[in-house]
Amino acid sequence: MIALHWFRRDLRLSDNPALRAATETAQQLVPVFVLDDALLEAPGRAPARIAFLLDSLQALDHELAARGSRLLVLRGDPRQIIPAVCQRLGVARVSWNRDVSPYARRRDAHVATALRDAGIATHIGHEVTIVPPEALRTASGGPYTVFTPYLRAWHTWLARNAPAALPAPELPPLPTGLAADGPPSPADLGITAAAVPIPPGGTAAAHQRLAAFVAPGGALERYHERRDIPAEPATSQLSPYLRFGCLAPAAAWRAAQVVGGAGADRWIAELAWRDFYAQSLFSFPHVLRGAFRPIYDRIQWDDDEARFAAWCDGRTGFPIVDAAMRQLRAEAWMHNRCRMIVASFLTKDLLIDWRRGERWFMQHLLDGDPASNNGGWQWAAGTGTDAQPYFRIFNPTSQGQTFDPDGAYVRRYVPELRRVPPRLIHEPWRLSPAEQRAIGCVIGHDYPAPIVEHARQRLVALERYRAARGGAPDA
DNA sequence: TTTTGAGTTGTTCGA
DNA sequence: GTCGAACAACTCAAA
Repeated sequence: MIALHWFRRDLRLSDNPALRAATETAQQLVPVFVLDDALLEAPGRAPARIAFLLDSLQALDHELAARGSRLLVLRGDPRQIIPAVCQRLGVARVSWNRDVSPYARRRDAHVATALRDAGIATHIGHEVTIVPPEALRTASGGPYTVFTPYLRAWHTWLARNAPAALPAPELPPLPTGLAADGPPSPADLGITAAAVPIPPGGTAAAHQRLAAFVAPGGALERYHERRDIPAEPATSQLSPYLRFGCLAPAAAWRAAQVVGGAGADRWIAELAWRDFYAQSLFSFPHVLRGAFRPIYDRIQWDDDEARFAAWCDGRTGFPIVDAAMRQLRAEAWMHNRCRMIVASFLTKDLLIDWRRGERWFMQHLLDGDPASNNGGWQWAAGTGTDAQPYFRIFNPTSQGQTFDPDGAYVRRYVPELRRVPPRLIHEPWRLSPAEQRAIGCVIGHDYPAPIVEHARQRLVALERYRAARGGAPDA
């Protein structure tokens, strides 16, 4: 019997029950990845993320080769390719781990139907999240839309269903005569060598990072205290690995669980946020098109192009915002605290539709994931599940002063501000003209003046949100 | 069915 | 500088 495992967001051999199921009772196994043209050419694609994916495929191919197999990398539309490959090779059973995005679900339903019509069995796992997306229901039977009760239910479910570690299975060989060349390079796909240095893909790099993170003296210990300070290496840096499944989220959960303590508890809650947003997208697919609460689709945005360009380029005149946007361009990654700050700034200070920021993030983030990215943007815009009260608007100056008190983060990414003294690093426009000249940072010349007045924009934003809800304007 | 308690990450104002 | 209240009344989850 020939089995086929379709790798997508589970680029690993261990902690992969669907892969293990594929290997059982099969004499031959075809490990496949399909480079989907629709995703490679999507408007929300990020060259750095594709390069990371290709590197992870390369690593997976090496792991398979070490076990006498190879990864068959195909290109095109999976809806045609998967059934066609199965027919050609005489595959009897296909396995994969399901995904939650509307695109993935339509694609998979199409493939499943085609396989069933061809008399081919399927085995579908759910290893993209820790807790499956429909496993937790409120007392009234619906999906959770508030995080805290979701988290309680999540912990309860895991206490009864803790996923055990699963080593890599013995791999049956490829069907005789099947040649696999391994994955293409970025250049093969027409992606110019990334200007951005990206971390190595694959499971070995993922497990190295995880081990360093949870080790005694590692960042997990003080994660709860330092995770919000963007200048510090206080986070796990595992998000791209979780994005493509080089690391099983359940394995991350187990590793932190073993350590315990306040840092581990906090980080585990972040893993639960990842599941929460996956189940939100699964249950409410309309959030990719508009607000979770449709009433907020009525917000009147300014969508000023010059302001949007200034935000993208990191020249808004607000140091913490500009540092963060430049970090995104330089590293294809941004600290979580800063993601909230720039999202609040785009929506509440620049009054630009959150979907434009959401897309910009997807075009640049190594870890860009539709569910988490959308959830984060809707949270910041105040339009989502678990919406923060709309009147919570981040003040970019006080956020900078609180979380980057000496300006180390700002100085790292905004070199023109390096000589600004700490007391004014987050409001350099308050330097006297003489001070500006003395340090070679003249506002409006060497560094932009603030493109908006925060206090004023805050009031405008409050009014726009009030109007969307149908409330009466202030007298 | 009704009621009650609570909601990741905030800001501003005035004492 | 620190602290608590107000923001403005909303929605969800569970008893």
